[in-house]
Amino acid sequence: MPAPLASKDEIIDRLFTVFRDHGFEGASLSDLSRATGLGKSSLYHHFPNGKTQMAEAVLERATSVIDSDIAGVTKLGIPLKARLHKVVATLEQMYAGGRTACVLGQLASSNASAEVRQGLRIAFDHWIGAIESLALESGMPAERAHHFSRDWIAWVQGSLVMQAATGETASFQRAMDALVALSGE
Amino acid sequence: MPAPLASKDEIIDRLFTVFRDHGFEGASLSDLSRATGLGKSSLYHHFPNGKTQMAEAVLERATSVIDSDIAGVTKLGIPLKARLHKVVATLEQMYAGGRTACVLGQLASSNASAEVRQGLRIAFDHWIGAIESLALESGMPAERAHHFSRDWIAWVQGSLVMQAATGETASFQRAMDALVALSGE
DNA sequence: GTCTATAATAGGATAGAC
DNA sequence: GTCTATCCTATTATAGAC
Repeated sequence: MPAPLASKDEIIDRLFTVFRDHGFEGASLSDLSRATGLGKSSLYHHFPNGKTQMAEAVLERATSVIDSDIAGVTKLGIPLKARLHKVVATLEQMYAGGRTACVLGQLASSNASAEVRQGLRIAFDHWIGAIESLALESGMPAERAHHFSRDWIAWVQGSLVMQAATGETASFQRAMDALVALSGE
Repeated sequence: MPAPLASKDEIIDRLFTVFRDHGFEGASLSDLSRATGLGKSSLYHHFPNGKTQMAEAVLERATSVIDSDIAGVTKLGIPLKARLHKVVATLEQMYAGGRTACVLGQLASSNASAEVRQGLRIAFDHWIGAIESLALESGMPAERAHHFSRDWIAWVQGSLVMQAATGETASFQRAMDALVALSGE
């Protein structure tokens, strides 16, 4: 029984955790209603298209978090190493040290609507772009940076999947170390 | 409407594809019934505990495939390089060149029963063990082989997640190349 | 071992009052 | 903008005939 909420952003933040923890099919309207403290009808007032639209809103929020907390950090006027540490700190918190699923991975693993798939693409593209630009700045050749960004994010995603199965967070931690290592061992 | 089937293994193989493509929550009894060509009651005859037991059976099957087609290859009396190519060929087919989800990843992303989680652990452990022994044989120090096996499987899992979102199979392909590269660039 | 029929429940979604 | 009440469908699961 959560505390009452005020803004739409707060509603979306609560929906976020439900989709992250249960996936699209696993998130029932009852779950979403309970997490937000809103009745089903109230949810439909905010999201007339139902669950699909809620998932879209969650993905838009995820993209904006990526833009501010990851891509945004990329452009700060501080040394590369400091920015890498900031990004890792954000991810460590976002994924609770590797113990929490990623809402992008959860929604990617579902057979959701075309709108949701489009939102997923955009979110991943923004994330990839941010990592790629960090890799380029570290002096990596363009083609390697292209590969690194995608392979590294795959590593992160997979480490979260494996954590869900095995309970191990070590691979997630090594992925974080590998990003920091971009600043030159 | 699939052709009629004979053995229990065939039933499980069809259940396999449904859980792989839709996940645990996304796989309804109607889906499972349609895929097997069996009525719901017939499914309950084979799996009295319902969906959970079906998922367990699928995971046992996945583990046995890992044992024969991956771990088994590890012990063949052919050069390391040939074995690595065989393992990659198996994975390429298993995941349709990176275009198909992994049933382990799909079930890991669900909030399934303790039995399912146990089956997942076992399946991943067998897979990790096989890759780790290949890495050791390639001359990798023990600690690095320990890390490599887990990180590489995370990479594979994550590449499949990202493929579902972006349609890109390149990261999966690079992961396959990285395994072959164990035989020495 | 498979089927038809049916129960019981949960799911997504809507109507209309406040 | 939120609620109660309701609808319809899908879902899991079972009973019992063949």
